[in-house]
Amino acid sequence: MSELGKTHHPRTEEVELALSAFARRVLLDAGDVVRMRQLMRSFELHPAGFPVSSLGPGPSLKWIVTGWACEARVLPDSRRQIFSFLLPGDVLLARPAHATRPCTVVALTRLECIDVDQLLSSATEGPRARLADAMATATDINEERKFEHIVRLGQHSAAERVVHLMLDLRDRLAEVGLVRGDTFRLPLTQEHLADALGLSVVHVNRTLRALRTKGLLEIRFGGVTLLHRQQLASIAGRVQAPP
Amino acid sequence: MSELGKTHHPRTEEVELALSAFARRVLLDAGDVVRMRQLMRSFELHPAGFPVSSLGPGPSLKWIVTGWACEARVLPDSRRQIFSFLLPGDVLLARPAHATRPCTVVALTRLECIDVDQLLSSATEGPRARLADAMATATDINEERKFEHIVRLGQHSAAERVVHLMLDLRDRLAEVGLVRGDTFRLPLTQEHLADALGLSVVHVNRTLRALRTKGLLEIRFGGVTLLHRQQLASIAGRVQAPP
DNA sequence: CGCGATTTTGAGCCATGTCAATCGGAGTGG
DNA sequence: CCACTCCGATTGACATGGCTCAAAATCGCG
Repeated sequence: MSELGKTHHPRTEEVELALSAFARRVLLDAGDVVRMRQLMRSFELHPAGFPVSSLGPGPSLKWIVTGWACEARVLPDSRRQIFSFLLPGDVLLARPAHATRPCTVVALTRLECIDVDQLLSSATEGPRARLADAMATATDINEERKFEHIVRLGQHSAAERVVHLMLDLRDRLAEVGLVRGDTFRLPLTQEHLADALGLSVVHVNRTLRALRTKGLLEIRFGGVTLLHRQQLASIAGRVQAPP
Repeated sequence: MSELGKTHHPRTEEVELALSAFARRVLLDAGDVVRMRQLMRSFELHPAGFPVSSLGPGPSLKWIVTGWACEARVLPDSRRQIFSFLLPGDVLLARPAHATRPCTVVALTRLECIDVDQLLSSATEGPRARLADAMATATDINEERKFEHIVRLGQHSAAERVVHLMLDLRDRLAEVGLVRGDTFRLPLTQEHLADALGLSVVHVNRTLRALRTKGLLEIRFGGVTLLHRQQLASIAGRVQAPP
């Protein structure tokens, strides 16, 4: 059962980052932003390592303000497949507990999020439609990422998968202002990467070492720095060399 | 551009199979069925090998009466990833041509389908709600299959992937009465299988040969027969022997 | 300082990919 | 009916990426 709280005080800076990214995406005016900031004082807090499930009988959308989560499924033989990582600014679909059908959402870090239904119902008339729209778009993007992920798993080598994922995470974090230079927090163990990318932990490690050796990225202390974005992009297969 | 036709006469038997499967799923009464049969006289015909795109500016749902399709994306280096196979009874999301963003739907055989919007608008009040519900459910199932596919690609060996897919196809075709014994049509080349399962054509071939040699299935003439469903299921699920 | 979790490394094996050639059936033109 | 061609299926030889097992090193933390 997820521990909910309305009182914990989030790190103001991160909330402000999320808010301003949100204001940009949804085109909020100054007044809207003030009201949103008010709304964001009450949020759900989910502890790291626990499933994020909906309280009601049906599924519910949550908008992530702070923290990371993932969608995953554990197979009968205890292997685990991670379907996606969910970052601040993303929307996650929390299903009722016990509904393990498609996948389970699990908090990877302490997770602060806002119930989308509540958000919409307490928003003022003006931004409500744009908010609803943004939430729908976010959900679509989640689906689209599934396609990307299938391509990664089906067509890419280990190095390509790792790099492709890192670039994806970078771009998404950059949109919410969580990238400085090309450095960002990465609260994932190599086992998480392995489970997401369909590789063994050992091979993820070797792959990272190879990239590090080539001076393409640095990973340390739960953080990454991408060193040659251009070159990394070409490894990930995103760019075709002109023929 | 897909060739549309309202005149071609589908094979009555297959249409009746689709209709009765549909009636079962949506709980149509005899009168509904008669009206549906009327509706199904006019359908869109898409030739094999061509993209199935929506005619209007937005995406549109089509209900497949006859034939196979797939969702796929071609990568810049000409590799191809197939995301899903779509069978009679399934619903496909046709996007406007030029919208290659997430994926493209391609007809693998001659494809007869009905536009869902038209279907709903011409249905009588009684079944309309149940129809809409069935279409929404079908769409959800499509999404759920993406998760299954990710698991296949991320966690399964070549043999497991092949068997898992075959069992999936069998179950889905069985629901619309297209399986006799454990034999069904399979209008896929080994290259299609390879592109879907993230394997090389050569290795798909070898994997099939191994399964054939073990007497687990037969593939010939665009058709398959599964011989030991039980045993195949245990291969696909990596059921562990008790230690 | 000791413990559990994670990262790192090495050695060796096996699955899968690549390259290249052959084979078989279906269609096509003569 | 034959020669030709094309596409897909098949096979062999060989290279290699990624896995497994096992152990060491390192880190985070009490």
